[in-house]
Amino acid sequence: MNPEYRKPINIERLKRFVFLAEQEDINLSHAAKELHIPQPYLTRQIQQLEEELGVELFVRNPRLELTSYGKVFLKQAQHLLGQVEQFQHLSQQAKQGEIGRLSIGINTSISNSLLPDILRVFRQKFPQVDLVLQELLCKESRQRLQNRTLDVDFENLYNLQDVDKHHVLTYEVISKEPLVMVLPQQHSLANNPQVQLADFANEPFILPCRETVPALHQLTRMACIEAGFHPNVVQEATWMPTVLGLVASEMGVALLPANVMNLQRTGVVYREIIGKVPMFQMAIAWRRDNHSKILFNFLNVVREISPGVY
Amino acid sequence: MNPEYRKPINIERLKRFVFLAEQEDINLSHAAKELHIPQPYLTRQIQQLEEELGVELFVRNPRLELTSYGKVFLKQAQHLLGQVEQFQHLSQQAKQGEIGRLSIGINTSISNSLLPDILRVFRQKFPQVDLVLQELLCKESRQRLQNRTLDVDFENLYNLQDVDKHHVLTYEVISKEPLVMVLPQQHSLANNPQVQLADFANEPFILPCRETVPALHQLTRMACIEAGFHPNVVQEATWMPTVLGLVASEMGVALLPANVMNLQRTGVVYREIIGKVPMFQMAIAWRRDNHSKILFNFLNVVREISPGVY
DNA sequence: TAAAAATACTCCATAGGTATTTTAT
DNA sequence: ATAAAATACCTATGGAGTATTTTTA
Repeated sequence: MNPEYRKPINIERLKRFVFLAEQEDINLSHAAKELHIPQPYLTRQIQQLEEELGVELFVRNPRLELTSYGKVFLKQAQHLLGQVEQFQHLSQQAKQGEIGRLSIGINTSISNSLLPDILRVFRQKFPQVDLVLQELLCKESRQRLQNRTLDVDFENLYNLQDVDKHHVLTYEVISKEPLVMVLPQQHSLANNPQVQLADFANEPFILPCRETVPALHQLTRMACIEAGFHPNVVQEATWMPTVLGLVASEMGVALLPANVMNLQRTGVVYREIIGKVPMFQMAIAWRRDNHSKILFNFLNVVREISPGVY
Repeated sequence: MNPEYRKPINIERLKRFVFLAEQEDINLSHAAKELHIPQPYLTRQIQQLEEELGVELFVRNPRLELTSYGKVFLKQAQHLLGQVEQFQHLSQQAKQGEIGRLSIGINTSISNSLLPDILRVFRQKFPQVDLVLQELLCKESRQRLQNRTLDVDFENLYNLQDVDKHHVLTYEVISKEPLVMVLPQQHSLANNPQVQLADFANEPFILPCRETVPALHQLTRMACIEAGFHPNVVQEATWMPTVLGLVASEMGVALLPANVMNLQRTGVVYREIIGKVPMFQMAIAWRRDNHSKILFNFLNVVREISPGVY
């Protein structure tokens, strides 16, 4: 053991002292009974406390009475025990996932669809948990889940295949939504309430950026191919407002997840696609070995909010 | 032991956890070495902590890394340990008599002589000690020392005989001062710088009250008797200003302790007594069984301030 | 293979308990 | 005589230590 060793304070003994000293008529035997310990033991605990302090806490007549030092010490001890109580309470809260922090990786799609509801519900249930939102690109988020600087990440998935190769991360699909056609208001097909993808085989396309939103990029491409053509890509863009702006300027048409309809832009209309509708999947990912109660609670809120995925 | 028993928190273990968790690169073996405890022991302490909490504080790869809960818990633990430190520090201070309260019984004489200096010096040395001054009559003060509602009392003593019968109180003479003659300015003997007590054998006397200041009353009486006469008492009074007022109105003359000379009153003069000068004793009294460090410090200040008594 | 952490087992100080004596009312 | 506190002595839990094995880079 450490040579410059100093006896650690014994909280239990302190509690007993406080319990005893708080009585109006200090009676060691009664107090011992109430504390469910034998009287001689309480006697010794008090003696030990006095020994360690090097000061008498009580005068003996032989009935006990607090010394003036004892009174001061009592006050301080009461305060400390209050702190201990609070500590234990907070630890308990933290254990229940009610206190702490959660780092969440987000992207355009989720912040335009489910995220507001998720945040609102979670914040209401766990007001003492800090939610740290990080607007990340797809690649970054994977890394940051790996090195644990991110607790949970919303990701657009093209498919669930190769994502889980090391079995470190868990993925869960939380929503599927159809793609919709994004057209300039002046477009010849804008008058139809519904359109077919094949009708746009020769139109210029604005595609989600391959680098930054690969899942959406690939989904769009594959949808066109399944409809029988390769899209004529005139521009790539990452953020929805950018895409909408380009469409409004009649540079081309675009395919975007239905949640884009939450965003109205002058000069741009959305049209439902009939026939084989490509579905856009949103998933949530986290480390399999992260057993944080906060994460657990967050996942439950996400499941509660997300439309059932059958 | 108590059936609804709950394990007390172990402060030492908490300290070790905090020490370990505060390292930038958490290394249990290194930490154990620095804490002067064997590595397996530290391992177990952490495990026990986790067990009691029912939550994992670290992830094992097998290298240790704080979980998000661990981080929250660390913060709380740091705070609590700070409180513990402060508690121990305050206890130490209180033990040294630097924090607390002292009840002091005072009387007219002491507050007119040594008390201001005593209070000033003590307050300077021990600014965190509350001094509670109580203006008490002689009888009250004895009782309050007995029932411990007073820590220390300044008393006028006529002699040291019968005061200590139960060996409960300790008395210590802190000053002796001569009585001086208090005369109206118009008095025929007021022109002499010094007077003899016997010259006032037929004068009307104003005496300290027998009930409230018995020691001074008796001292005055005995002084006169030793000078060869019984004083002609026309009035008794307790407070010095009262006595001075009566003298100024030429109701009579008085004998008062020399400290009265700190008090100037128009129409009143003080004259040194030659020959056998009656000496007025001031003592300080406290319970023999009061080992309060604060009291000890106060007594030392009093001794430091009081003129040597040979 | 080396370094970190965990496991298995010791030992012993002290927390916790029982019977009895001392002290003051 | 009674009740409170102290003393003496006992047991057993958990704090503290040693030797060894397991795990991962």
